[in-house]
Amino acid sequence: MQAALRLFAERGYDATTIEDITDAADVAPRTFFHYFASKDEVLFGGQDDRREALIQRFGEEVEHQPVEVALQNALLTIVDAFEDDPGFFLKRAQLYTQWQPLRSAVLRVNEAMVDGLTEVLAKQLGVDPRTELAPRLIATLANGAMRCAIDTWVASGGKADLRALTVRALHVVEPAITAALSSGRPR
Amino acid sequence: MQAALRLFAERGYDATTIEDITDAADVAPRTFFHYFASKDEVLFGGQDDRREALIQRFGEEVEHQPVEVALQNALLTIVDAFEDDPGFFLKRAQLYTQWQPLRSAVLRVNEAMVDGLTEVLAKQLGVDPRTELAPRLIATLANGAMRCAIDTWVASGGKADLRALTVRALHVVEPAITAALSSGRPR
DNA sequence: GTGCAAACTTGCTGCTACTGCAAAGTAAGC
DNA sequence: GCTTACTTTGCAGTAGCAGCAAGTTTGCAC
Repeated sequence: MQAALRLFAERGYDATTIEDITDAADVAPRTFFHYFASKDEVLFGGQDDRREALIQRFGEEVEHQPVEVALQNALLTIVDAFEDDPGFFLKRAQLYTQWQPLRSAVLRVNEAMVDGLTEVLAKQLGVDPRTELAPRLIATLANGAMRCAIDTWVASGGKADLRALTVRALHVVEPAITAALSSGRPR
Repeated sequence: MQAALRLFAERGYDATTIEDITDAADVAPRTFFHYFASKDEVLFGGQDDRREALIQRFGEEVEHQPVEVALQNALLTIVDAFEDDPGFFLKRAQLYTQWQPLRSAVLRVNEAMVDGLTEVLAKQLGVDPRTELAPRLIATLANGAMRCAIDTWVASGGKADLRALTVRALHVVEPAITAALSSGRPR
């Protein structure tokens, strides 16, 4: 991941071959594909596991707390993780604004997040997520708010207060979530 | 596009080569890439032009109408287009729930839509979309609402009333848009 | 220290997506 | 009938990615 990030930044995504990356990381090209399903996922290693853990925790928390609160906690957990290594996330973000395959990867990761949240919310509300709007709508809104906050933070070059932005965005979205909750909860 | 849709449905995305498609469409393989940038975009031909036209019209309408109204009109235009050939859109949707490359293509198309809306909204609100949350947030919310409606329609096998679903979803989201508008408009 | 099993790493072979370049065909206008 | 612009095509090459099978390392029991 480090090698890929560096090389992409140095010479661009297209100009970097798998072999370049594996040479830099001192492994064989074939090994690459045991850890990353494709070239465009190299910057997102381990995401799946972390997301699953997060979703699971969200599933537990939402049983004891109002939906909005549990949701905010979950999303802030993600955002807070950015502070561990802002440089990495910033550089990655700059890369995926430039090269579409990387952008696609982010979008996929994000969608998986929404799917996870949707499932938990549906279970909690006791409705079928395929026929009812509410769960997916709530998940989409909350996740969208977070993404907007992140985008703005990235645009600021990491100078803005990501956590504050996220809280603000979620605050804006909250009335809609409330509306969805009351419309979606079966009587 | 037709050949691709049929073949993907018959034997799957991976199992269909470009050559299969071009054979079925009676053109040379090389010709394929003059019309579609990649295999995964074959089902989305012409999207770019249509989207640009829509965004432009939205830009004009939003000057004479409340944002929410113009936004709803724009999104309903998209959704209404589905009624021209529901079979095509349904089949395509089923395909992209099954194969990730196609799913990625949808996500990209969708994101381009959000970007377009964001730009127009930022201009209308007179703010910088890179430093202010509001424009992107509003675009994301409205677009998200539409997507949820579409997803639900697809899950119903096209039986549900797509337009009604979209209106409902947008209605749920409206309070958040209003909130964003009042928080985002500079004094 | 030895031996076994599981996990990790690698090489090889092959298919296919995709690109650049340049030629061939084709339709439109004069 | 000729020029011009556009579309279609062929060819040759690069690189992503998968399956298979062999080699290597690691963890653990004895």
